[in-house]
Amino acid sequence: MRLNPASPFVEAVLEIVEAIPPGRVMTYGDVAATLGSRAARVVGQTMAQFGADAPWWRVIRAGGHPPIGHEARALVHYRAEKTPLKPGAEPETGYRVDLSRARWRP
DNA sequence: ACCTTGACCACAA
DNA sequence: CTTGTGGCCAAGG
Repeated sequence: MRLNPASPFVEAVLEIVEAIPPGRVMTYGDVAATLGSRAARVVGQTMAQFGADAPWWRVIRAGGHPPIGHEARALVHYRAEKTPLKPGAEPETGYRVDLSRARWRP
């Protein structure tokens, strides 16, 4: 589906994402909740379509997993800005962000 | 109005 | 770890 780029929801999502500090993250659900919504999926759709110019890697899933299909590119950023990752294997086995330390709330 | 499609979420088995 | 279920919400057919 295609979201309306001028939609206030889309505008608000991008505004919140751009306010996330380096080394910190929010979940899709967190972003929705900040807007008083539970539309985590719509946040995902928003990032997929309009997130290219935003720090999209700072928005992850509730389990600490980076966005599907962008794991490798996200890892580059996490290492660069020292985002806390879950101890253990980070390579092919998959990695996770340590939400307990990296989660950011506005 | 109903159905389907998602960078989703929570919880159970 | 994997499925399955039910919930969420915008957009399009």
